[in-house]
Amino acid sequence: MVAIAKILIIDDNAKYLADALPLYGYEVEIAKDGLQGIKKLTAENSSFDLVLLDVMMPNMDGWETLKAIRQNKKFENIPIIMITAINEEQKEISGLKFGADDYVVKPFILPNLLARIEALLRRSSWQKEKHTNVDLKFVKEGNIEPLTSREKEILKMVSQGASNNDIAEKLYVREVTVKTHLNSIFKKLKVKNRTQAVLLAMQMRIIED
Amino acid sequence: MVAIAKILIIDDNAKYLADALPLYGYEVEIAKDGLQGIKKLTAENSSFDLVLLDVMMPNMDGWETLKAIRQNKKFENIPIIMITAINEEQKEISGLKFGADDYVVKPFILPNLLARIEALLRRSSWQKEKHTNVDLKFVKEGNIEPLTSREKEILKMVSQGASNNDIAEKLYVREVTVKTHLNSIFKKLKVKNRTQAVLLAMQMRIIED
DNA sequence: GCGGATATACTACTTTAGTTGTAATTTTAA
DNA sequence: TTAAAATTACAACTAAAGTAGTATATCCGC
Repeated sequence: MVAIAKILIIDDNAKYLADALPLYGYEVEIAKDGLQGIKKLTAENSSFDLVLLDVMMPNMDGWETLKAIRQNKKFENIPIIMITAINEEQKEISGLKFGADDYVVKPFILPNLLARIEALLRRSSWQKEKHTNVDLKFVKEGNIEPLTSREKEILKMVSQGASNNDIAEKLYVREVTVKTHLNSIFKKLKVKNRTQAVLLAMQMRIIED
Repeated sequence: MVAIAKILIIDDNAKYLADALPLYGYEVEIAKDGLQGIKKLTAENSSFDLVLLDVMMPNMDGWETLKAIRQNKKFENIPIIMITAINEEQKEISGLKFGADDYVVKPFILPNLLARIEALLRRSSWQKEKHTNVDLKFVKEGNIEPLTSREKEILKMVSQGASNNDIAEKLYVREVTVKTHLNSIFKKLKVKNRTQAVLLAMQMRIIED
């Protein structure tokens, strides 16, 4: 829908992304570590619209790279999405304060990442003004419509491997009702099916316990 | 299949388990913290076959409770399964060395937990001899048949939200082949469907990245 | 080179899941 | 006390997933 955007992926194992993103109309370039990433970003003829930055990398890790990029006046406003592993994000994610615009947790759901990319590109095309740090709260909920309590309840059961029928029985409602709820959930989370919803739910910690 | 076993659940939020286990023929009793758990376990007329012990609990946490149970000569051999949250298990799980027989990660897959319970009950019914600490490696792979590399590859893709068709295209095989593989995977992991497989995979860290 | 495991593939199903659109009750908040 | 959410529900689908049994290359180790 949007114009073709050029994305710089800084990740030592970006094969999956490099394969996937072009299918959705993005032009991608890969750097396998922070140093190479900055080199590509600052090269004469280059012009990237967004950076995908993996936290775990050899030589120069994601946080250092992020700092280095933001220190360059020319790139203080470029949208950056951090990619973190499921275990490290807890404390480290506070690093968002240092200039990332959003983050996704690995293994991530492609439609979710795509939605985030598009949201950031859209945002940065209106507001060409100065980069403002988003606060954590916003990012956590970011781009995701809030679920109602019933929806959370159902998503939680799905996340325990329950079938629609299982859920219907336990909640004393009809299976069609469960399906209706699930459809709303899928739409809100921008995912295609229950597997993706579960993965996203775990990543976003929508389901606690 | 096995005789009716009595299980003590020590968990401050055991509603789900308390609802689910009786459906599979287990008799359950609940203690909402470690102190109460030990009281129930050591009560005159009680006789439990297995203990499910949550790590996160008020008053006396799971590890303390585990130690306390094992210190009692009468219970040094009772099968204990620890229930840990996905974030804490990394370092803490070394606590297995102090006497737990197995562990599951929350949110867990019921069929997986059931398989572990049954395996432990089976084991403890043959070998009435002294409790021997299992080593971590065994527990990690424990009760799960190893997946072939192709199976792991497919499971990983499923864990990124891919459909059977997506997988078939990327691996240049037919969708039926993917289904065949998935069926083997489900049987090996003792799960019913892809959602449960993904959850189990994440918990067991079968898929890395 | 033989046997076993692995990977592929098929038929012919059955069963779940997911979609679209519509709509009646409750709740809840302004 | 209304207007807006939220929850429940249905029909009538289509699509995807999962099952069961069988079968053929191929690779790998001994």
